[in-house]
Amino acid sequence: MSVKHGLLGLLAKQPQNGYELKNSFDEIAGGFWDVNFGQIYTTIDRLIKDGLAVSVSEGDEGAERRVYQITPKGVKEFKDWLVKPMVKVRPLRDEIFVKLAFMDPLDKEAMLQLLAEQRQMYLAKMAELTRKKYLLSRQAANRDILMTDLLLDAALFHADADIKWFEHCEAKIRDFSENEDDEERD
Amino acid sequence: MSVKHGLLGLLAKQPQNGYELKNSFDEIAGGFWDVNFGQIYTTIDRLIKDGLAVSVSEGDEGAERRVYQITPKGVKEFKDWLVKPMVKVRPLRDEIFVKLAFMDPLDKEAMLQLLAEQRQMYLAKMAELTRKKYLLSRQAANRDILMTDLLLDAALFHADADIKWFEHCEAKIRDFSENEDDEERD
DNA sequence: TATTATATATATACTAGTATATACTAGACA
DNA sequence: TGTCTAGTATATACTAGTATATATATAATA
Repeated sequence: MSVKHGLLGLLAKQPQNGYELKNSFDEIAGGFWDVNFGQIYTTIDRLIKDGLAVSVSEGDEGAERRVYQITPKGVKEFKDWLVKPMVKVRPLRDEIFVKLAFMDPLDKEAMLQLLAEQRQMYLAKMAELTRKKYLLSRQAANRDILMTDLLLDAALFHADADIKWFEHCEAKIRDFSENEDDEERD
Repeated sequence: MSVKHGLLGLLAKQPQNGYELKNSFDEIAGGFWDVNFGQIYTTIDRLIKDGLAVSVSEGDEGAERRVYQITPKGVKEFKDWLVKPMVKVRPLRDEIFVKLAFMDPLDKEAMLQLLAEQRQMYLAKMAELTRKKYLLSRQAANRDILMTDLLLDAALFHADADIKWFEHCEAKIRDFSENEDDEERD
């Protein structure tokens, strides 16, 4: 989504290699927005192609590594992006929607079981996030921690919304199957 | 995410061309999960490559179109997928996280303004979803409508969680800036 | 009938994200 | 000293999703 600008922002602070960029990103995102190494390198390649960053080789051949630096054009791009208003809401896409949509020829019990499993998974996720939040609360307050804490809250708010939705679905599906037992027999 | 299996599910009902697949998908997703035509065709290409679907040409040359059919292998793949448990929670990624994370050297007012704008956008989204839900409620109940209604609810639950999070962020940022006016002057 | 708008239908080039392979380095410890 | 494990670092092939261009068919309307 904006890994590109995240990397630009990190490079604006200091030149880094791909591995360091991955770790820096993870640190900010609190470990729950997984950027994958492959994505780091392909994104950097695009930054370089677009003249927003340059790479400098370092070390002997054989064991060489590349350090990336932001260019003036990259700094401008980043600053412009920071103040540019966002126009899209985050799309909501989940495998479970497609599964539920196609499951109806199958029995209701399968749907309810799917929802229950999913609910369990999200409950576990919430527990994990809560634990992370607790660990964070034991550190001294500063801006980086405030941000990570807010990101954890975002994940918690959403996990909670998901769980409520799963319960809501279970109730609606039960309701619906009580009222339509005759018309749906194919 | 699972456009692939969505298309397989649609083809399992009846052979269709790319354009029809796009419309069928939109109908199920209630218009808020946008699949783009490009994605339909690239996904179908992969289905064909993997032997899950085949294409049959139809019409005269010049004005020919392709109709896609699911193969027995495709049917098996779809059925297996339907009952396969899901192991991942939906990742939560949003540009606004990255913006907020990098904004802190800038003034608080910019952050608050960003959050307020975002909140307005999501409120508008909720209004739109509510209207869709209302229109849907005037149609006769059946399973397809139940499903679309549930998908709209999912979008509403999430938009609500987002808005609450924006407000939560605004409050925390205000709080924080009151308590740290001396240490943060770079 | 000609013009315009809209729906139908496909394609291509791109960005974003996932999965996995590879190779080297540094420390653990038998 | 050898080897085993974890960490460091990069690369590649793939799936997923976005943006946009193109062309034809059909309906609307001047």
